[in-house]
Amino acid sequence: MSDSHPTNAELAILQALWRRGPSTVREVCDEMGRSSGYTTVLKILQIMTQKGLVQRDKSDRAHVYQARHSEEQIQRGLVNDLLTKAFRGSSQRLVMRALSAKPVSAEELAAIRKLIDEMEDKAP
Amino acid sequence: MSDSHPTNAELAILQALWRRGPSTVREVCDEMGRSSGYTTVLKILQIMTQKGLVQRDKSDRAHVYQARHSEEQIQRGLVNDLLTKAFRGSSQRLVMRALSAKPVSAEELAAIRKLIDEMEDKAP
DNA sequence: TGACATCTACGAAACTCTTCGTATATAATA
DNA sequence: TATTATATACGAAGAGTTTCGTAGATGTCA
Repeated sequence: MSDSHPTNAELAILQALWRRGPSTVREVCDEMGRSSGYTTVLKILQIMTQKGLVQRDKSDRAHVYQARHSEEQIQRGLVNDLLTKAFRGSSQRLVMRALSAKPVSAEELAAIRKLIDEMEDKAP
Repeated sequence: MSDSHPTNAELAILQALWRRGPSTVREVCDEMGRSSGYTTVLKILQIMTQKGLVQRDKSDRAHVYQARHSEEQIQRGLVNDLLTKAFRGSSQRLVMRALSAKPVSAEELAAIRKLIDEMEDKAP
């Protein structure tokens, strides 16, 4: 099945790829600030290629890797997973936990409120 | 460290315990609808006892297990984890993904709005 | 009491994830 | 060209998770 989610190490690498765009192993390594050794990152990128999480360009000697899914897509998948696993599918509770888990600035609250306004307009 | 999160199987068992309250292995099994075998549930409950996720009462022959943390506590931990791992700590984005991941009813939206109102009142 | 059901305990197998050592190929340089 | 640096590929170790078979203890009932 392809509905599996990236592991922690894979997610950390994806973050680097999303920030940098297409990158070599070394570039990913640097971006990650030496949190894992070079061969470890290489190995995981190879696994991710096999899983279809990244795309590999072997033209140059240093292969260039690229995320195959957007950050938004992956985030949606992770949220959905957490939703069914721990929140009985209730988005409302997840949102409430997210808002109470960490202080949220007034600007952020306003942005969320605006999103809710739009959703209420669309589905009255 | 004790800031580790329950695994999937552990979370499924916790859900059963939260719904039923203190329960025996068999009761947890039934509640879970035969998704895992009896000895599997027993084994994981033993591991969870060792980890401190559940409390065990050995008075009766069939030991009685009880969750040691509330559903809310665990949810908060999971949300925080997801927040740092996949959302760069931005609650706003997590909320937005949660709201767009699954259709949310008007009642739920209203409840969330109310929560935002309260938070804005408290931190102006 | 004897047969049977049910419980805990234990351990091993199968699997995934993460890490790293090492071998090998290729480019750059003195 | 010979040396050095850097790349990929491969495999295996170690940890954690999940599963289940089996052994042994304890309760129930004809």
